[in-house]
Amino acid sequence: MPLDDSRYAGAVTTPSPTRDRLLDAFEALLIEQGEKAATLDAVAARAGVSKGGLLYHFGSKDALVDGQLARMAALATTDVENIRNAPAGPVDYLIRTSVNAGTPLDRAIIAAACLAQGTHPSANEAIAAMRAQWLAVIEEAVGDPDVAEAILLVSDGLYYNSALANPMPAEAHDPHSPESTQQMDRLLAVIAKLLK
Amino acid sequence: MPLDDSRYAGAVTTPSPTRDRLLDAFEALLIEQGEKAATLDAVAARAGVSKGGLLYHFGSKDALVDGQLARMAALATTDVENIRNAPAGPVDYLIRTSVNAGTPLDRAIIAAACLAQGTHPSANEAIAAMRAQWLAVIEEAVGDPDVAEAILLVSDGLYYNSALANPMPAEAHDPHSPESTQQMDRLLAVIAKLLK
DNA sequence: TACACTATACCGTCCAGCCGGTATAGTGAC
DNA sequence: GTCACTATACCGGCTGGACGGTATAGTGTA
Repeated sequence: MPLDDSRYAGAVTTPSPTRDRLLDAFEALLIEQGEKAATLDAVAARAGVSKGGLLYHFGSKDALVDGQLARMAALATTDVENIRNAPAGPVDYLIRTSVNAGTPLDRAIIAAACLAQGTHPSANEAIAAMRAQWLAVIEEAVGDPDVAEAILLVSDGLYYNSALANPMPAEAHDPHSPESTQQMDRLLAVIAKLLK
Repeated sequence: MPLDDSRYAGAVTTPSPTRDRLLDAFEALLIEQGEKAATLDAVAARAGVSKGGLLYHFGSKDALVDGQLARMAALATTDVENIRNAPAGPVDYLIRTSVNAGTPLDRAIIAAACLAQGTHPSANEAIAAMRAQWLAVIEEAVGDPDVAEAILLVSDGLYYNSALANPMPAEAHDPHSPESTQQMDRLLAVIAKLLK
């Protein structure tokens, strides 16, 4: 008997490792080869699972999409806390983590952006909800809502640029490289002009 | 005998109206329903042409993509001149036209962004080339390359947000509405802080 | 015995690309 | 001027493959 999807609707029960492997494979295919390549067969193969095994965990492709978005939302919630409590300040943290370092959240967001273009409405909503959380934190930190919006737009620009201009498999441009760090420092210096 | 594509490689000869209608239909489907929905049948139907007619003008789906990107590049080249000679200044023009007003270039860019996610490498290159032109003009206008980059990132953020968060058919948020204009004015006021 | 799968086969649908045909407009020969 | 021929601009049907989803029989572990 297939799993009841509602079992995983929240983060209540312990998810199986296979389930997470399937979501990882789904995201990897979305990121590396686009939505069209992320077929059920391909996802199952990449996760080292049979197609039947995939459909055991996710009864349909829509369920797989929902699972991906739910996992992203969970990761985003903890990320917002990281932003709020960042030692160097929320703005510094937000901008520095906008450049796709290959973290699970980064991958989840880029994958969701792929789904959003496929006009999957729930993907759009999930992304919009995440952005709203970010905006709230930044606004809380900088005071001025217009400045907060501008900073978030820079963050968006960084994200979509690294997502689109980068169909490469791995860390082709490592965010910890000296060039990237210097570039980031200069960008943050420019942004600092906005804060009073 | 099918058309030789090289005939249209430049803007030398007069392109047929059907050819442009096909590209319009292709872009519309990409924007409104995503890459997956932009099938040859759907494009042909939307353009009011048979599938055979489409394949007469574009010998393959790749040729259709190439045609779309080539038209975008042509539009972008004239846009760069508009930016350079804008009465209110390049920065003002760039930011105000980053919000998807439904111009042919706007539509072309959003359609190309859809193609880029499908990991069509030529789409990535075409977008990168366009961005490089923009960056050059803005850098020329503001002097500081870091400030130019930050401004372009805001522009990118605006673009991708309006592209992704907006799978709506038409001008659901008209850029000439009072709210949009006010929001844009406030954003430009924030950006003005970066310029000296 | 139940759970978490594997492996295989199959169905209906959709899609890219191909092919034969058609209608029309134009060109050169006589 | 008209006949033979060519080029352009399509139409619409077909095929082979892929995809989502279903079904079923079987396996190993706890």
